Amino acid sequence: MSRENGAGVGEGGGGAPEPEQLALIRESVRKAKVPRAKPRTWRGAALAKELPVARVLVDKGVLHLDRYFDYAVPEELDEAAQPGVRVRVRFGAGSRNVREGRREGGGLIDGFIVERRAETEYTGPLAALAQVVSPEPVLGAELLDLARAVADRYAGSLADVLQLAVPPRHARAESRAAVPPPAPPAPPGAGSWRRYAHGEEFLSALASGASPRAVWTALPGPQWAEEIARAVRATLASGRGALVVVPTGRPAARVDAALTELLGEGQHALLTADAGQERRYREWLSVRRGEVRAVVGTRAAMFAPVRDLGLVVVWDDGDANHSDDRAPFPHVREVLELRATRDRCGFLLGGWSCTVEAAQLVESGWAAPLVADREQVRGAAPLVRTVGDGDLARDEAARAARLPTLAWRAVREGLRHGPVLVQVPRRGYVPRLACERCREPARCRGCAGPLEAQDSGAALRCGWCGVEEGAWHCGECGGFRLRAQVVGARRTAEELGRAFPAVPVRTSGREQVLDTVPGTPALVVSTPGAEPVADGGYAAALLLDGWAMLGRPDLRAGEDALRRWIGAAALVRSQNAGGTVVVVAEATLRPVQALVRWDPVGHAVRELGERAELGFPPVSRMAAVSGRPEALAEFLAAAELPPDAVVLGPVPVREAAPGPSRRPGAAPPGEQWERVLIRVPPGSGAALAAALKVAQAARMARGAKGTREGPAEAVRIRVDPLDIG
DNA sequence: AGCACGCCGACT
DNA sequence: GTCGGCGTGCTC
Repeated sequence: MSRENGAGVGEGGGGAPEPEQLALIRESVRKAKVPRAKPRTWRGAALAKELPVARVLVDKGVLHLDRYFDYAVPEELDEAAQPGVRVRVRFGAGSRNVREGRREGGGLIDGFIVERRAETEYTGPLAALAQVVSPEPVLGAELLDLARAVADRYAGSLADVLQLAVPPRHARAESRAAVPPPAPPAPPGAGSWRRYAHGEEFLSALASGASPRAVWTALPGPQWAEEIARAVRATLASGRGALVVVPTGRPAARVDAALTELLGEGQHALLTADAGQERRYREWLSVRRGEVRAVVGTRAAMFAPVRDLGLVVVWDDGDANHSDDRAPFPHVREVLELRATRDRCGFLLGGWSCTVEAAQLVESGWAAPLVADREQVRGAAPLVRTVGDGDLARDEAARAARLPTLAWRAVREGLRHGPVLVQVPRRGYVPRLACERCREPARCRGCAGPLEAQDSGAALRCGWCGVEEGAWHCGECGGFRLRAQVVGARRTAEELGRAFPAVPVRTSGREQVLDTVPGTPALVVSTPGAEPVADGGYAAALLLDGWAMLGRPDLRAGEDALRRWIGAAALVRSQNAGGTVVVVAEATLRPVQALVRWDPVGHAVRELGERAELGFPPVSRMAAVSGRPEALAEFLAAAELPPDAVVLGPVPVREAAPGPSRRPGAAPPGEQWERVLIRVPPGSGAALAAALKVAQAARMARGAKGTREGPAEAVRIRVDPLDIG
C-alpha cells in the first residue's frame, strides 16, 4: 500500500464521501500520472464552491526554494481567503502522518495566498488552509512581482525578500477605519528647480503624466528636500503616487517637513525603521489602501505598495544605508530602477555627489542628466582649498600650531562669522597610535597631527597632512614602541578645544547625532554623515584625515571620500557669502581635485571609464560568495556558471571586525572563511544570479555529502558586494 | 530545518 | 518477530 492510498480518508467538495473515496483509491492504484482536476483533502471538510485551491507562498526562509504549495480552501474560509492575505498552514512531513490521531502533526507556519485556482497540479491530497490570519490583502500582485524580480536579481529567495517588503502585522493597526483618498493637488510652481537647466521641464513632464528618468546633481545647500517635495507634488497632480527613499531618518525628516509644507497634513506617509511596529504597519497600510499617495522613508520603504506609482526618488545613493543588511541585500537604487522599468514610472536619482552607478545610468541613456550650469554651481558652492605634503614642507608655523597654518587660519577666520564644521572619520576608522610606555599620542613632526599605521608593519603616516614618518620616538619619554589607540570625534574635539579656547565645541557622531546647530560661532566636530545642519550655513569646514579616507583598500574609496567631503561642504555657505572649506589631503589626487572644482559628475564619469577598462562593477556585474573552504569549493564545483564568468580567488576572509570596514561575508568569529568574487560582463548579470540561485537551492535541498559536519551548509551569496578590495 | 520512512542488525 | 540505529528525502 502506498502512502498515498492510505491517505485517502476523506474528501472535500461536499457530497457523500463513500463513492468518491473508492474513486480515489482506484486512481491511486492506477498510480495516477494525470494531474487531478479536483483537490482532495485529508479531512472531509466542505470546500469552497468556486476556486477551491489556494496557491500559497510558504514563509519559510530555510526552504530556499521559490515554490508555491497548494492548499484546499475550506468553505468557511472562502470569503476571507483572497489573494494577498496572510494565512497559517500546516507544513512538514508530520502533517502527512497517516496514523490515526496524528494527522495534524506538522507545524503551523505563516504564508501568503498568491492565487486562487480551480485545480491543482499536485497529485496528492491537499491539506486545508488552517487559518486566514487577516482579510487584509497585504501582498498584491504588483508587490509580488517586484519581490520576485528582486529575488532573481539578487539570487535570493522570494520569502527572504518578502520579509523585507511586507512589515510584520499589527492587529490594532488594521482595525482602523478607512479614510477616503485625497484629491490630487494642483501642480506646484518650479521654485528652485529653475536653477537647473531642465528642471521646469522635468516637473511639468511629471505633472502631465509622463515618466521622465533623471540623474540629478543637486546644488549644495538645503533646498534639495523642497525640490524633491515639488517633484512629488507634480506627480500627485497627475493623479499618480510617488515614493521617496533617503538613507537615514534625518533626511527623511527633512523631506517629511518639506512635503507637509507643500501638501499639507495627512497627505503623505513617513516610513522609517525607528517608528514602532504598530505605527510602521499603520502607515504602510494607509499606503497600501491608497489613503495616501505619497511616501517618504528609509530603505524598507523601497517596497512600499504605492498605488499607481508615477515617480520613485532616491536621494544620495552612495550612502551605504541604501544597501539592506539582510539577505539578499537589495540596494535601493537597483530596486527603484526595477520599479521604474516595470511600472513605467518616473525616476529621480539625486544627490550632491554622483556615484559611478548614477553616471552609468546617464551614459547608457537610461536616464537624463539634471544638472545646473557652472555659473550656478560657482554661486552656490564654497571655496575649497587643500593642504597637502608640499604645503606642509614649507609650513614652519604648523609645528607650533598643531594644525597646518592654512587650516588653522580658515578655522579662526570662520569662527569670526559663524559655526565651523570639522569632519573626522568615524571612530575605529583610523587607529591612532600612542607611546606604549607613557601613552602620549604619536604625532607628526611637521604638523603635530596623529600618526597612523598604513598597514601592519608599513610606514607611519600623518593623519592630517599625510607625511610619512620613518623614525618615530616619543617626544615625552623617549620610548620607541607604539600601541594602537582609537581616535574619534570626541578626542578631536578636545584637541581643537585646546587649540581654540573660548569657543564652544560640540560633537555629533554615532552615539549622539545633532540635527541642527545655531548660526553662532562654535566648533562642530562630526563624523561623516552625522553633520548637523547649521542655521544659515557653516562659515567654514575643515575636512581632516583625508589620507585615511582615500587610502582604504576599496574600489569605492575615492568616490566615497568625495561624497563625504561634498556632504560636509554642501552645508557651508557659498563662496560669495565667505564660505571656505579646507581639505587636508594631497591636491593632486583625483577626488581632491573634483572637490576643489566641485565636479562630482566629472569624477564619476572618469571612474566609470576606468572601471570599464578594468572590468570592474558596475560595468561588469560581480557577486561575492563566501563560506568555509570546503563548502565554497563544493558550491563552485556544482554551480553551472555562465561561460563568460570569471572566478577570482578564493582568498581568505578576515573574521568579522567591528567598525565600518567589515568585509562582505565576513566569517563568524573563530572560523576561517574564504571568498571568491565572480565577475561577468555586462548583460550576463541575470544569468549569473540565476546560476547562483540554482546552485544554492540544490545545495539546500540535497545536503552536502562527504562532510563530517552534517547537513549542507549554505554559502553566503552577495550580488553587487559593497566593498571590493 | 524537522520529521517520518525504511532498511539493517541485536534483542525478548 | 520487533525494537530502534541513522541515512534519505519530502514538505501542498
